[in-house]
Amino acid sequence: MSRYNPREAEPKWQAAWAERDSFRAGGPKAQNGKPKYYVLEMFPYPSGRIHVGHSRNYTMGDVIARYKRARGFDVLHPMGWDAFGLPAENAARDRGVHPGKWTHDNIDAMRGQLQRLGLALDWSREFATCDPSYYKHQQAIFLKFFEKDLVYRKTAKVNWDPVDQTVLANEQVIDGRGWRSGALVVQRQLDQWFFKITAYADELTDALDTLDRWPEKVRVMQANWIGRSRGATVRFPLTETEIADEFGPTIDVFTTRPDTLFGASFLALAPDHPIVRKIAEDNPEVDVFMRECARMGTTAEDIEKAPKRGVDLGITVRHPFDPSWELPVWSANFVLSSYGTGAIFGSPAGDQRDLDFARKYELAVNPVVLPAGEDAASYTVEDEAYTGPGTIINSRFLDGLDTETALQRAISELESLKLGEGSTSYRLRDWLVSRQRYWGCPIPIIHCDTCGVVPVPADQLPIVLPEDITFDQPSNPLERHPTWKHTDCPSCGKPARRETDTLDTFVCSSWYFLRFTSPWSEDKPFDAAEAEHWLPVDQYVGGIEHAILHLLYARFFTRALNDTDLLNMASGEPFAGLFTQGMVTHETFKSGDGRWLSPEEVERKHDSAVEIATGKPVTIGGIEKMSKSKKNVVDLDAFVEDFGADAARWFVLSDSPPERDVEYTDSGVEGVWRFIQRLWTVVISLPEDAPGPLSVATSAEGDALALRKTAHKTLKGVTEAIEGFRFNSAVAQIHDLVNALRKAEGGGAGMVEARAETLGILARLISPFIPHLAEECWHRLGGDGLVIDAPWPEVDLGLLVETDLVLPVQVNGKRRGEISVAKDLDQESVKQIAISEEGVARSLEGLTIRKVIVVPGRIVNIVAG
RNA sequence: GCGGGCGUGGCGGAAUGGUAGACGCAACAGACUUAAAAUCUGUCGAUUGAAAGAUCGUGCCGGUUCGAGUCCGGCCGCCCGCACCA
Repeated sequence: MSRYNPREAEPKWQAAWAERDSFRAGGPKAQNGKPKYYVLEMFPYPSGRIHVGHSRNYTMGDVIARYKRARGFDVLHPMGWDAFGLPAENAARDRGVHPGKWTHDNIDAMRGQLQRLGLALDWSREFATCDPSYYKHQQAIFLKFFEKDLVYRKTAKVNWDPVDQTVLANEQVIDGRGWRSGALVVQRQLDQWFFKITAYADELTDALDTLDRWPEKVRVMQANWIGRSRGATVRFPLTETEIADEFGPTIDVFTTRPDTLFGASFLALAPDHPIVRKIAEDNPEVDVFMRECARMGTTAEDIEKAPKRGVDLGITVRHPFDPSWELPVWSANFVLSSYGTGAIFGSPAGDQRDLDFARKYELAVNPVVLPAGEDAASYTVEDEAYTGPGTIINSRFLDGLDTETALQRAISELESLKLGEGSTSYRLRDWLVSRQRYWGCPIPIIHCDTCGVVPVPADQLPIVLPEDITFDQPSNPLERHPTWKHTDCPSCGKPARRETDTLDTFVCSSWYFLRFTSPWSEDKPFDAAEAEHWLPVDQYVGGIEHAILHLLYARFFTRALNDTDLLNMASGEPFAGLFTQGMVTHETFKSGDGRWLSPEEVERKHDSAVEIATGKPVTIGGIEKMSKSKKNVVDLDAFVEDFGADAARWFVLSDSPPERDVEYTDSGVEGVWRFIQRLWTVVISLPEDAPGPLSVATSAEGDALALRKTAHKTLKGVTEAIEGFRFNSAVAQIHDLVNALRKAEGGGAGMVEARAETLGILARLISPFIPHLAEECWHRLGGDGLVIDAPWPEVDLGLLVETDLVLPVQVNGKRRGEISVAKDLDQESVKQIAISEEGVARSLEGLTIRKVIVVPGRIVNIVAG
């Protein structure tokens, strides 16, 4: 019996699809009468080669794309390259190859790999973000944002990555370390470009509720990251005229609990607050404190270990509700300059930090919130602050109110006194987009000594990166380039300097999905009509690691673009459906001297392993995400050469639910290989003269009818599994159907016809998953054209209605037997049959039947005692 | 500390409140073979039993229900995110 040979079949079918241009989307205006469906996987950074781990993401998107295509949608499923970034510069430094060449070589290699995976992609829309034809438009978008005040330049304390030699956005600092380099980030005061993402903080938070096809987890993470808090700004008048003259008459604080204002016993300012710096000039104690805090680590551990500390600044403020009540002003190490106003009022009874601080420095602790069930006369706060709701006490005009009412009352009082108002604070900061690197999109700005910051006129775009650069020094090559930055001011014509910072590569990925809708557009970043037709992306597939970074930036970008004349999208949300897939993991191996070893370098035995080259024992490490750094990757081309693209696709979808990790094992791959061969065997064992794959075996009975029922049940189940992103369940059901076919190879009335119909359904069911084998089967079964052009099979609902039922029978909730009854049999008869069933009757011996529950078509439960 | 998720065979995992363990992997036994690989057939939660069967079993304790892996309450454990955010 001949075996299926993917090495021959796969290129053949890939060529057939390419020849027919099968996966080209719509066309301008998409006047083909079909509904649109935009499916997109997060586009790759061209780092070198694709491994089996990467392929899972693309395979899942491809299943959806092929399935939707079969269901009659006009599917847009494009691919491109997130091609700017630091690894290209590192390669240039280490190997002397130009970043552009390195990037394009990688793209060529990876494109070939994706094509050999048989993805249903519209390659006519491919682009790389490092192409001037792409970043030209990004520069134009930057200028649009500049016009709209959505981009600005300011001097700020920013995160500096000393290894990558560039600044990073807040989102790109994880536990105090750079997201790429892992280096401890240091704070530096620098002049940088920012996108005004905070202008959309409310919208970005509110709209999360509309994203009902996003994972709850991602929505929660974004909401936390934006960190909206509603409360009040309170202005405390300064008693010190000298400070007031310089910094204004009041110290402003943000609070979520204005209802506890009568519990205030001090104010605390961040150690780097301007007033603290001023006082430090003449107060050595404050100066020392300020410097010590500046040296404090910023990692999670450092912060956790650091005890509350502070210093009395020797100035006072007046309580807003009582001008005769003066509060001392301190500086405290737990107050952050980056949040709110960098100042707080301490209300120790209602905040654990304030309480710890007050106890340490012997400041007053006045309870103002009485928890339910406590007595006002005896209630005290010792070492644990009470932060919950209750009744207000010791608070003059707020006494007796509940906390919520008191909060509103306090705000209106502040407003009438003009010493505060209701306000909202956010954790989110503006997006720092400058990078001191070469391989990125140049910022289209010119600095002129006379005119200041001048945007490059739109007709002078693109500002193209120079080719002749060197990487022999760590700093920005654009800054060092002898001529590139020198130009004339577009405004006054005098000599001026170009901006030498480039844009964060996350800017490139914030609008690429728009560019895919009309990559041919030359005068505009994208054709608005095309973008508005295709957007939002119906199904986006990518890694959870972008839960905040890319997914928040892209949501900001579509909104900001909507506020320019470039786009007018209905919702502002770029991605209607999001799926975050799990990783492919693999065992790791380490040699005795600590080198990571790839699976090919290791001979694996039962529970030990040796290095092939040296024969020395190898330490088997943990099961981890496939990554180049740990060398536990399986190269996609090698895999495809051995087992075929279909096997890779089937493997990454099998076993584990798509959102969870799946472990790569050799035995799992062997199982996939066996399945593919078994499937082929049931196809070729159908007689050559059997009916075609679109035939319907209406006359089937007995085993043949049973096979048809299984086929249609599987069809329904697999369809629902695809719709519900449960690919592992679809795989299991297809296994079942193949098993049923293997057992149905005997003859019998109508069996050949039933097998032909079932195989026709099977070929179409497997088409989204293992498309090459599906084509081969379709061809062998005598189907016309290609299986990808065949319609998705229709479920024959008549076959799913059982006429005879097997019902389990329980006695007191325990299964004691089963009965076979006609579907329409009345309940009374079902009861009688159930009671007299042998095993049931045995369990009922000596018991009195109290109740019989018949759930039609489901179960019978007899209650007896 | 706060927020989210998850605990089911040797392993990955299935189960609209209705026969727990589908499907796959591993393991074991057998067939084929000179032999091995490949392939095929069968067994495969625990205890007990010759067998039929019985009892127990979805992290632990309780509750709701005729019936709970699933719903509710309380614990325990693991994973992820955020973390002095006023």
